Amino acid sequence: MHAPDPYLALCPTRVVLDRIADKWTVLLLTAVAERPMRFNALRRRVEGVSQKVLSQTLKSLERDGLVTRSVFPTVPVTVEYALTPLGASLERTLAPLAQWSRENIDAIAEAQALYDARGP
Amino acid sequence: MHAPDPYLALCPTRVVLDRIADKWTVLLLTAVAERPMRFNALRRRVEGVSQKVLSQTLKSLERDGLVTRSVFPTVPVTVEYALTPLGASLERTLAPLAQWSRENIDAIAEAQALYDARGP
DNA sequence: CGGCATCCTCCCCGATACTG
DNA sequence: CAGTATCGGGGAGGATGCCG
Repeated sequence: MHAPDPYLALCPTRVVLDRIADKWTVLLLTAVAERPMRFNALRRRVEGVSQKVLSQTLKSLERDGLVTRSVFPTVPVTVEYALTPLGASLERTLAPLAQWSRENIDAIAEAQALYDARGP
Repeated sequence: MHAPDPYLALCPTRVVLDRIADKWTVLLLTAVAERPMRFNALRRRVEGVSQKVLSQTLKSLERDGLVTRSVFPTVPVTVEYALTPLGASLERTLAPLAQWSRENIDAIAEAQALYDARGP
C-alpha cells in the first residue's frame, strides 16, 4: 500500500469533493454557520435555490453529519437546521475561500476580458 | 450600499463558487500545482476525467487566469499547463480542504452509516 | 500528442401541484 | 411551515471518430 493519492477516484479528497463540489452545498454550509436557521429562512437567505433542491441538499448534509435537523412540535411544525461540530470545522476550512473570492474577483474578470479580447 | 452579501447571486463568493464548484476544477488545480504538466499527463494523473471535459475545464481555468497554456513547436506538438500566481494563490487557500478530507472522511462515513441504519 | 466535432445519454434541477 | 410527488427540459459529460 501507498499513501492515498488525491487523484485516484476513491481517495478521501475525491470523495469529499464529489460531495460538496456542487452549486449549493458550500453556500448552505456557510449560511447555516451564521446562525441556526429554519427551512424557509434558508430559502430566503440563499437567493435562487429552489425548495426541492434545498430539501435535497439539506438531507445530504444531514446524512453526512454536517448539519442537524431539529423538529419542534409547534403548530405548524418548526424545523431548525444547525451545524454539527464536524460541519463547523468544515465551514472553517472553507471560509478562506470567501475571503479569496472578494480579493481576486477583479483579477479573474480582468483575465477573462483579456482572454475574450484575443481570440474569436 | 452595504457589504457584498455571499448569498445574493452576483456577489464575488457566488461567482467564484459557481466557477470552481464542479467535478474537476479543484482537482485539476491541485494536480497542476504539483508541477507543470502536459495534457495527457494530466489525463493519466486525474483518474476518470474524459478528454473532452479535461479540455473544457483547462480552457476555463486558462480563461480565468488560473493556469497558463504553453505550446512548444516540437513534432508532435507539446503543450504544457502550469499555474499562474493567481492560480497558485487559489490552490493554497483550497489546500486545507484536502487535509480536512483525510482527517474527517471516517467521521462522514460513520455519520452516513448511522443515518442509513435509522430510516427506511 | 493534443486536441475538436458529433452524437447520445443520463440526471440535475426548475416548475407545479399537493399534503400533514 | 416544511416538506413530498411528479413531470419535463436542458446541459453536463461519456464514447467515438477524425485531424494538424
